[in-house]
Amino acid sequence: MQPNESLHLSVDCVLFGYDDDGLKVLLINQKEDTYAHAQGRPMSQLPGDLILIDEGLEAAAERVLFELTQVNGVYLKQFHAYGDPDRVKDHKDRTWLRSVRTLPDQRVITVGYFGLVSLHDHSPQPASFAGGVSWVDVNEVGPLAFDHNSILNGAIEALQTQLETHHISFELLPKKFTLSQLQDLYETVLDKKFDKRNFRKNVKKMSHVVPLDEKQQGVMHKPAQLFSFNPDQIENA
Amino acid sequence: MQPNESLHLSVDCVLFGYDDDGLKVLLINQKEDTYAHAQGRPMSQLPGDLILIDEGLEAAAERVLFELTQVNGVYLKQFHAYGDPDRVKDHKDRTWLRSVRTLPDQRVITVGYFGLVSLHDHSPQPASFAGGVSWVDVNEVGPLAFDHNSILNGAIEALQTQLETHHISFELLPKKFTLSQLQDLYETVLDKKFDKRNFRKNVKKMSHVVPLDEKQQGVMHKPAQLFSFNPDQIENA
DNA sequence: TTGCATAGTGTCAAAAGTACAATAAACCCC
DNA sequence: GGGGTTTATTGTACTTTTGACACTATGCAA
Repeated sequence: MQPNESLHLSVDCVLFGYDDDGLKVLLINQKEDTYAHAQGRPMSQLPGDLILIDEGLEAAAERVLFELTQVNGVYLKQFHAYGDPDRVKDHKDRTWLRSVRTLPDQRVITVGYFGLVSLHDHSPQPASFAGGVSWVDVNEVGPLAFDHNSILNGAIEALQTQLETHHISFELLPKKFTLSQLQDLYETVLDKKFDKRNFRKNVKKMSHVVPLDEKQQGVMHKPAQLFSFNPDQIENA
Repeated sequence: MQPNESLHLSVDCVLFGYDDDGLKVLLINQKEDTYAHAQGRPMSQLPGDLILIDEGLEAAAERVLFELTQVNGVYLKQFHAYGDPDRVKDHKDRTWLRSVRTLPDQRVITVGYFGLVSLHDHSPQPASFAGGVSWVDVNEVGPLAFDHNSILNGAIEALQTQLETHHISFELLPKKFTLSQLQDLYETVLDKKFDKRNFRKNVKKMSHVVPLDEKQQGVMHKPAQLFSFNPDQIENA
């Protein structure tokens, strides 16, 4: 027997979007005339696609995201490969696959990437997306197709680890931000509270967070000082 | 164009072996009549294989290692997928591939796993392996085939991270070990020195390292107390 | 001017980390 | 059996980091 004579490889992207409203994931709603029902409701799934024959893995992930959001240059990080032989063999998933693939029964191994975008500035708004695509709060994601719920969980854990070990918060914030926004980001992503004074003490030690000569405007309370990230000073620790 | 109509998927295994002599990797020497020369010398490579059509990724890694070492149940962890379209297209690598594959020119994506075995007890000795397989000190690995040097580097980093964040040292030590052996392990893998007294202070806080009623024997100096790991107490932190 | 909402700030105690050196036990050799 | 060699074992003082905790400041709106 020839090994893996009919085996497909895809990338799946967990695109995290953040704004003052929380952490969201970009999900695709399977079309009405093609979806299978899970408890009578249409299922969503992560954006993903089979990789092209001469395409790198990260390039494939970039392509998938660009096609959906028209945005380039998003932070992307591979976090895990999923290769359970039965991961696309569930009845509800095959029904959907039959409607979109020429070879719906073939095994698919997928490589998971997570991406980060800020939804603050006038970045990718759902409106500019292809239809059937939406931002869903990470805490309100229902059952997804295939093994996409585990992939999402893997992505969340990878994001948390990455936030604690690398300086990536600027990928999720507007160019100018307040320390409260920064703290909210950490609290949302890591799902725990920080003491305000201790948090600010730590931020002052980060040389890549620099205060601007500018304050928040249009708020009906004491305006906060604005900060920005100095990309030159982001150590790779 | 059909996407990835002829694309192969493999696993590559970085099997780390440890004993008082240092940290080693299991390498395969390409056979004399098939290898390509790099600067006139035969190349080595990581053990790996195409995955079978109904085989999970980790199962494939287990199979590869079992075929080489006859050992089952080794600790295995996936760390990265490598999918550069040109990763097997180097001239020296194609020469070798032509001698062992029916379709040598096809693109291969590979998923990297690292594994851990102790070489202390009478575990997998090179002698019990298939010919052409050997343990090489991680600091003395020369140029490998394909992108296997980067895969090895990725594995080393993943191992270091894992050792600092999870309790995996027992996978690399004999069942009964001294605190000096434990410290040597940390120093070897993390490539830095620890203070003996401080190191032991920390170990005493680890509830899964338990002292035995037994001492080292056959050494010509003060015998050290032996310890073992209590698997029940290994927290997943 | 008062009320409301959020910004901003310091101190103390506990815990963790770091630097550092003398004694103890077993073996070998003479 | 005594001296030499080798590694094991142990504690203390100092520094740094972490964690808990509450009040004043500023801008806007009513």
